Order: sequence, then structure tokens, then C-alpha cells
Amino acid sequence: MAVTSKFHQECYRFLMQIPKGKITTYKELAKAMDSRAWRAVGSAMSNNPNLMTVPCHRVIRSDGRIGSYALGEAEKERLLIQEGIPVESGRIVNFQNFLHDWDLHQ
DNA sequence: GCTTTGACACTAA
DNA sequence: CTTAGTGCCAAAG
Repeated sequence: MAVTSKFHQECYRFLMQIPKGKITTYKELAKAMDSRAWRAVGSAMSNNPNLMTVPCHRVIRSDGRIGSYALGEAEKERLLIQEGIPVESGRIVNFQNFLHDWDLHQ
């Protein structure tokens, strides 16, 4: 089985801080980790060990589009709508209003 | 240890 | 609006 690198663990640790109804972008998540590895963050999501505990569906693109998901974009969109995030034409409506405010004392 | 691969970001056309 | 090109960084080959 794939070794979960420290970088990936950090991704999951930060991601698990995001509550239901809030979202973030790959770029913002990397920034919270004081990194610029947006793509590496995406790779970490792809290697997501547990969809139940790691809400990777709450991570979208910086341009407001849904982005990919292990179970398909349609499923990702469905989950977001279910959590109260408005989605229209595969894009989050005013996604900036739902961005998670990272805790400074993480 | 260099090259290729990605659930991305940004700009230009 | 979409496509093409370039940049980004970690992980895998």
C-alpha cells in the first residue's frame, strides 16, 4: 500500500478542520500549509485514505469550478449542494462567501 | 537523481 | 465562453 507522506498527512489534517457548509480551494489549502504545491495537494486528495473522515469534496478550484473527485464530479456537486453550497452549471455561486477561515492557532 | 505524471493556477488569444 | 501554453510542487517511475 502507498506510504502516506508527511505532506499528505498535513493536507488531511488541515482539510479535516473545515466544517460542513464551508469550502476551500486547492491553492488556499496549500497556502494554509505555507506552501505553493497546489498540484501536490490534488495528488494527496487522489490518495485520500478515507472519504468519510477527509472531506475532500469541500476542496474546489480557484476559478470556482467543481474540480475532480474520486466518485465523479456529479457526486461531488451533489454533496456540496447537500451541505448548502449553491452550485450552478458546474460552478460554485459566489464561492468566496463560503471559504473556510483558517484558524491561526492550528 | 533525472523524467514523467497529476482531483491545479494563471495568462493570452 | 473555450483552448493552448507555461508555471508550480510533490510523488512515482
